[in-house]
Parts: sequence; structure tokens; C-alpha cells
Amino acid sequence: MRAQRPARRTPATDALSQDTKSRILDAAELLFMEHGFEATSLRQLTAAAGVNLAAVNYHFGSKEELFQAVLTRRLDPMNQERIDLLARYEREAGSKPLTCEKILSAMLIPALRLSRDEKRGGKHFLRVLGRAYADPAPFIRNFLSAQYAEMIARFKEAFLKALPHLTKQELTWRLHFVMGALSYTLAGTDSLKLMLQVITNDQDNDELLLQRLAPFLAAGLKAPLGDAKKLELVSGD
Amino acid sequence: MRAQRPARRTPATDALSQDTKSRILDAAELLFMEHGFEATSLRQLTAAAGVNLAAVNYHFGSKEELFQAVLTRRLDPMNQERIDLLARYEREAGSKPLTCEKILSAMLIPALRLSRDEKRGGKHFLRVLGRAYADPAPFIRNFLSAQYAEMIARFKEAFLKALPHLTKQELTWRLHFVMGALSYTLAGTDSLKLMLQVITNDQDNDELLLQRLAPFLAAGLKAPLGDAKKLELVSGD
DNA sequence: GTCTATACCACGATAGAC
DNA sequence: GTCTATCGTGGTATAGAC
Repeated sequence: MRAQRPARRTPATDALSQDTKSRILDAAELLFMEHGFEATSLRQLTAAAGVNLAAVNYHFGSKEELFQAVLTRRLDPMNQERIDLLARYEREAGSKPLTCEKILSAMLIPALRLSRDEKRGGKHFLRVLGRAYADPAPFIRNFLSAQYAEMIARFKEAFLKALPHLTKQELTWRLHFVMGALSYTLAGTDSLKLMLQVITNDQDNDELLLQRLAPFLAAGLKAPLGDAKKLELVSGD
Repeated sequence: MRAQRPARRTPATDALSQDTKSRILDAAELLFMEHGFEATSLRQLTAAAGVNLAAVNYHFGSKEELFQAVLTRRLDPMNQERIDLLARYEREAGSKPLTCEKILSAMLIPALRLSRDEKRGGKHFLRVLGRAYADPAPFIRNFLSAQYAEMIARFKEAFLKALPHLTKQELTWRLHFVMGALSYTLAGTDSLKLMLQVITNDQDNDELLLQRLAPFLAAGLKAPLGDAKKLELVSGD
């Protein structure tokens, strides 16, 4: 069989162990999820993928570029889905502003679908993504901010219309909190689960999780502006 | 001057370059903050601390145990402060249950004080901590869940009294979201700041940040239980 | 007890043979 | 496209100086 480099891959062709590039991506997604980026060696990665050590550098240029490829493969379609869903909701609503809950749905549903889709990495990928958010490596930070730029801008605009009482700056911070809680939750960090003694069984699935997260975030977004004295954050002893 | 190993260190003695152990801890805190745990080499760390390469293994046993020492040095006192502050609030309130805001204050104020205290690592440490939450390494996950166990248990109990309409399980999840947003925010991940185009100047300090975070979290905690249909999370496309 | 120099094997990356 | 050999650097262990 002649080796060739396909211009564009479809989900169908990714189904069972195919070309070198996809095998590397699949193995990388799994191992980065289990051990993180730095703690995953190219030697164990290429061994798991059944390819030569040098194949990563040949196909992706470096370990860092491989990581970006792992992220972009799932993240771009998911964010595009979010943008499209938001646009559809806005079309359906006509000139009326969307509710907070509706806008949140446009963020959460594509993430939920991805986490359920084993063919697209499922929870593996979201955990890699959640960890990437907190990574201090500049190449990751710059990459993520570029990947998210368009989606964030659109949702910010939608939230501004839904929450006219908030200033732009206030909304920016609240979106920061939303993204924090969201990525944290989707990443499913075990440390917190352990801390909180959560028993995660199969019934307690991602859909139920997001149904719990959504009201929490919606209430936070709609909250009245903070009063410093009420919270006694001024350190008086 | 005779070399000796003090049984217990005080903040005062940590003020200016002291013994090998403290110099290593200070350098580690700074470098782990800047580059993360895995990306920081013991060679650059010991060079920055002005000690020999083998000193880390002599004093701490391994790089992993050094990381735990970096965490425990700040985290234990902060969580003890949280527990004490909550107990004081409960004493002052008598038999009445505390408000959500008051309980959140007991969580946030010690964190805010730490972030402001340059002598205790300030923001450096909180950023290391935020990243540690998302780290998949088992030794970090187990360590953190053990360190937080007591604090979480006490606050959970307090919140249960303040929010009698929530089931224990529901509260567990909401605390998960709270910890997510909190650690994320305190960690101050630049990727999100970049994504959201936040201009962080000196006036936009941590106190202001927590004054914004607290109402958001309080509203989320007090939110009514979620309604799945309202959020249209059921994927009917 | 504390510190230093050094040796060890695994790592990411790359050049060059095939 | 793939493979092997090799380089500089990573964490770690230890022998011996003080």
C-alpha cells in the first residue's frame, strides 16, 4: 500500500487505526490526558502509536506543535459549533435579546456533545483542554487565546445585550469566572472530586453535570453588582 | 557560623537569604509559577537558589517532594486561617446560620491576604496552586485532596445550614463550581485574560477582583435548582 | 550533618542513511 | 517517508570532602 498524505481528514477515516499522523494524534490525546503535556515522553507516545520516534518531528515539527494539533483538531469544530448555535438562536429570537440561559446553552451544548462523542475524543479531550487553560507555557497561552478570540467576542456581545445593567468591564470578569468554572468542570479534575467526596457513577453523567452548572452560572451572571462592605473584604484584623 | 537545621521556621528568619532549604523553597516557588512544575529543571532551580544540584535531593528527597513542600508551606496556614475565621463568624452569629456571603468571606479573605503578602509568596504561590489543581499527576492530586479535606468539610457543613433548600449532593456540585472559579481566578491564568482582553493594571487589584467574584459565587450558590428543559440541554439539535 | 562533584539513564531533537 | 545514531540536557543516586 502506497503511503500518502491526505489533504483533509474526515471523522469516518479516523475510525480505525489509519495513517501515521492520525495514530500519533490519537495516542497523544490519550497520553496527554493521562499524564499531561510535559510528563508525556515522545518515546512512550510513539511506542503507543506504533510509529517511529522521529515520526512526530517529521509530521508535526516538534512536541509543542503536536500538542497544538491535538487541541485544534477538536477545539476549532467545537467553537464553530458554538458560534453557529448562537447565531441560530439569535435568528430565531428575531430582534429580542436572548436570555442568559439561552446563551449559556449555546456554549454548553457543543461541549456536552463533544464529551459524549467517543469518536471525537470524548472526555479525554476536554480534560486535556481544561489542563491547557492553566498551563503557564507561552506557546499554549498564545495558541488558546487565538483559538478562542472569535467565539469569546461573539458571546460577549450577546451577553452584553442580555445583561444591559452590567458594564463591559464587569461582564468581562464574570465571563472569566464562567470560563473558569466551565473548564474546571469539564476537565473533571479528580483532585476536586476527591476533596469533595463526589461519587461519580455512570448515572451521574455529563448531562446532569451541565444541568447543574448552567443554573449556577446563569445566577452568577445575573447577580447584582458587588458591595465591598457587605462582604467585609477590607481586612480589619 | 555553624550550620544547623532549625526545628521550625518563623517568617522573620525567612526575610533575607538564609539557609539552603529556604533558599530552595523560594526559588522553587518563583520558577514553578513562571514555568510550571515539569518545565522547571532542578539545574536552573538550584542555580537560581545558589545551591548545589544535589541539595534538592538531600533536603527534600525528590523534585516531587520539593513541590509538595512548596505547596504545604503556604497552603496549610491559609486553610487554617479559613477554618479559624469561619469558626469566629459562627461564634459571633450565635445560633443563627451564617449567610452565604459571610461564609464566602471566610474562604476569600485568607486567600486575599496571602496574595497581598509578599513575604508569603503573594501571587506567585496562588498561581502555582491554581495550576496544581488541574495537574493530572497522582502525587499532586492525592496531596491536595488530603490538604483540603478538613477545610472543605467544615465549609460544606456551614453552607448546608445557610442553604437548607439544597440537597447535599447539589451543594457538593456547587462547591465544585465555586472552587473551580476561585482557583481559576486566583491563579490568574494569562490565557483567559488574553482571550477576554482584560487590561490588568495596578488599580485593578486582587481586592477588586474578589469583590467581583464574591457576588457571582453567592448568586450561583443561592440559585434555584436547575430545570433541564429550560436550558435545552437535551440535544434535539 | 551538610555540601559537592560526578556518573547514570531517559528525554527531545536532529542529521543522514536508506 | 522511515529509521538509526547521536547530541545536549533532564532527574536522580552516591561517594567523598568538610
